Amino acid sequence: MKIASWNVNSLKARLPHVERWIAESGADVLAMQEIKLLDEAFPHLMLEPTYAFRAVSGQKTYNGVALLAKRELHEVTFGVPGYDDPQARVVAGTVDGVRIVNLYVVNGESVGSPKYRYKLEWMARVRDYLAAELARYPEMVVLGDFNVAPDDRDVYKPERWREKVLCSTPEREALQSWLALGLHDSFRLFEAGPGHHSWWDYRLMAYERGWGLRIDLVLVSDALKPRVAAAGIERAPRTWERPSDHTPVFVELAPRP
DNA sequence: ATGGTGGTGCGACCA
Repeated sequence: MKIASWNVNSLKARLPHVERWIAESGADVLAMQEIKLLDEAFPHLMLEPTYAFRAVSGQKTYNGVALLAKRELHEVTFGVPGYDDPQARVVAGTVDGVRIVNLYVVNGESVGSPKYRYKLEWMARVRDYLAAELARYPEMVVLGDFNVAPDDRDVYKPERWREKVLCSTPEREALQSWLALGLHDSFRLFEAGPGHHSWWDYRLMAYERGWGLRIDLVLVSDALKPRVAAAGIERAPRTWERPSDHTPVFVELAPRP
């Protein structure tokens, strides 16, 4: 089962890319972030031929997440129970017995800003949510746009990003508190080196210059780790015309033994 | 270099 995540930066603007990529990628599950449209504007007819099962948490102009699957999505939930967050950032469902939690983590704007404080509060709430989900569903994938580069290997020029938003110590510690629940960064099960990125700023020709960060992650739980057959970043869509600033990332799970 | 580009939607916002 191939499970992918992609911050599409507007599903309306990116629909041609999404259709092209799902045909090429063969993903069984696709988690999207920043769809930036209301539920009623979701292009079900365009995506239904590939993904018969869809869970959408839309929002006008900003945020919005969706979970698409070829096989049945069970136990779909939206948001974090008990956390009244007006922003559409969380959708979860179960496919073939694997819990899949799709997150669009708060960006945070800049260290110390009100949005940064919201980010840290949000990440603390989501830690508790993930702990509760893991207790119910030991086989779990947590994926999405994390808006945190886990460590300096994930940053093209760590000095330039030192203690800046996406790389600051409190954000990294919040992410580590998630990993401490028994989650693993699937990409790092296969690749230990630097120079692997999933997001490049639109400005200053950052992609062409290799100025990227790895902030889109696929975490797998302890119980699922033995089934991880591959993990990676699919860079091609970032080279297409009028791309998202993020490119898809994925994990492949071997069949249950 | 405190800029730069892109999406939404038509003026600021958010990233």
